Amino acid sequence: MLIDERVLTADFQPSEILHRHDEISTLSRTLQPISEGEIDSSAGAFIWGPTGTGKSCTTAYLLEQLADEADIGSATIDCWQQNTSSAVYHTLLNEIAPAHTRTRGTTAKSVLWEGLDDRLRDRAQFVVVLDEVDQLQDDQVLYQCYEHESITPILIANRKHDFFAGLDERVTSRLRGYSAVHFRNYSDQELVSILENRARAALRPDAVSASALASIAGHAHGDARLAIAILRNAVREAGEDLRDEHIIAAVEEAQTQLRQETLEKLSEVQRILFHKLTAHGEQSLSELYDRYCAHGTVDEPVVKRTVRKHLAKMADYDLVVRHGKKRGRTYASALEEQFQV
DNA sequence: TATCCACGGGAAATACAGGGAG
DNA sequence: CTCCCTGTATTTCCCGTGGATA
Repeated sequence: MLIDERVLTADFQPSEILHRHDEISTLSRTLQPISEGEIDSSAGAFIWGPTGTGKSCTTAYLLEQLADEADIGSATIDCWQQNTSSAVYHTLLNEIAPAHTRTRGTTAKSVLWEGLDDRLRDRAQFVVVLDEVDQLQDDQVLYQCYEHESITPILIANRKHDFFAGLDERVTSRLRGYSAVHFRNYSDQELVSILENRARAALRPDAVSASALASIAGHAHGDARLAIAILRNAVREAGEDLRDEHIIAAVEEAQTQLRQETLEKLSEVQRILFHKLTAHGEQSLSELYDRYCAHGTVDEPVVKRTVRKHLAKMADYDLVVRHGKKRGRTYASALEEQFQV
């Protein structure tokens, strides 16, 4: 019953965006001036909302439209991977001038920025999307982007408050001028229609019943990425006749897949720590540290302070939850809680 | 109250990567 | 190719702070 599996993957870009009408019109209004060639150095957008609510997808859709009607260039950078200013500069340079090669000396941030500045000076406008911007380790690149009159920044984060808390006053005051767009979770009804759309493109007609889609939507808790992953797994599992048990199995599988994706981004030490937290549940730092040191593949354990730094970072990534402060603090895996619903 | 010890900021040290010279 | 230089990223070290416990 499967015709085109590609449609059921995370990086498939649908030709229309459902249930984001208000968000799209707000963002279009923000981008309107630059598409008409105006220079508005205060223009920019801040987008926030949980995973699977269409933030990246909608942004990509808008940029495509913009490129069509006004020949405006853009670059989208995943700050989870490029989480330092210089990494962002390098990626940007590569986007703007694909021939860019690293030469001696250009690793310095200031020189990188000058290079970018040169390339942008003659262009009309350029949109820079910083996805997962809350993962950036320093905010230098934020300054530079909004100071630059040719750059219109679009910042995407999961939570508004946490992101703003990490910035200093100079940045936040500038961001207040941006249009802030909140992407909320989809309702079950909305998820169903999104799934219908994908199913129509990916599957034989009537391959999946309306009640099956409703059931999948119910398991996805407003997360379209999860919903689509469940549908993909269920269809693959089922062969010709999709029944409830296939959906149940697909939910498990989809959750595991998404978790696996997250874990692959972790370093060796972080993976071991995470493993000890899932295997032994909530525990104190000293318990966790002892287990980490005793782990088979660890012959030269890192120092306790380093473990604490890793745990802090993993808490930022929502992989670890910390209860309590100071001495009584305990650590636990966040994904278990999240997925055990 | 005294002691213990985890927290987290920050400086110093170390590990790592890319490019150029030979 | 190897070695060296430069700048970045990560780890270790140091330490002031303060909550928990006896």
